[in-house]
Amino acid sequence: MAASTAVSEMQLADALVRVTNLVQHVFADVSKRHDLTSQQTQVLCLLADRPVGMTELCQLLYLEKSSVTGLVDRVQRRGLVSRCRDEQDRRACRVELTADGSRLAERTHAAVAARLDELAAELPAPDRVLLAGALARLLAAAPDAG
Amino acid sequence: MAASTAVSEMQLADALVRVTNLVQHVFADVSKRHDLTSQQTQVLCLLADRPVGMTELCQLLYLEKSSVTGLVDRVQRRGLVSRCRDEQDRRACRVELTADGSRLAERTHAAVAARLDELAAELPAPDRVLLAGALARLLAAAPDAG
DNA sequence: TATTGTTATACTCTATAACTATA
DNA sequence: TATAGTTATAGAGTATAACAATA
Repeated sequence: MAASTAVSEMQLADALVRVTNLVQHVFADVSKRHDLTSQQTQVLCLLADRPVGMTELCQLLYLEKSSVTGLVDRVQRRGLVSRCRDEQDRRACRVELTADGSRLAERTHAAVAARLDELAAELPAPDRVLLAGALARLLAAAPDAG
Repeated sequence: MAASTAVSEMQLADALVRVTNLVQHVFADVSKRHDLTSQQTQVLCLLADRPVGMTELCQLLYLEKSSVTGLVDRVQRRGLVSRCRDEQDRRACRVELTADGSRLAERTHAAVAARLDELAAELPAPDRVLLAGALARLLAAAPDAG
């Protein structure tokens, strides 16, 4: 209850940072339970929608080319993604999930969502709606947020 | 505007994950501009309040002892923190900011807060109040969130 | 015996610079 | 020449296991 009072006096920026730490740890825990690193889970979840080229992957992850090469190498070595040569531009390649990778992407995404929903369930329903709405507007206002 | 519509249809869990990515990148950018890694900035900011022992630092960072030893080694090597033997329990030590470390901690914290406030400024004031309140209640509900 | 912290080791993550191959 | 991606190298971050010193 003392904690609750302290939290309620926080500035928005500090609250955002603390929520970020919370979500990061949820993400890390779920990843670990699925024998993945947070970065690997993020790659799998990014590829869940559709195959993505290395350059676009760099932009989505805010990483240098060589960092993404290594990241994709490691998940590929584990049989979770495959590289396909792009027939239109033969310099490029598309990275896509394998069946195993797709299964893991779904499971980890569901586990993260479940844990966050569990935490959010502590809030009254109207608060959840307000929170989701405000976050959505914040994301819409931020450049390059998705 | 299409992005805004898409964002507004998101689930709360997905919105939380996306805001987390946004804040992480803000944190990483600010760290880089101050020639620090995100982890080093986090250590400095944790120590801003008061000196902390290694074991407590492990709990705050959700890391193993040896990981924290290395992290503290690197910021100590840069003259940003110092280790002091605890006189009550001579196995333990307190890690505390140096004058340089304290200055950097203040600057990075201010820079992160400024950037997040700048993003939040895109929201109408009532939204900001609602968001801060809802995040505070979410943090209060989460175990070990602070 | 239990706890605090470090050391040894191995792997992942990341960036910079140099490179290959295609456009 | 410019772009897509890889390789080489180096340093930071992390975990596990074994260890030292103190409680």
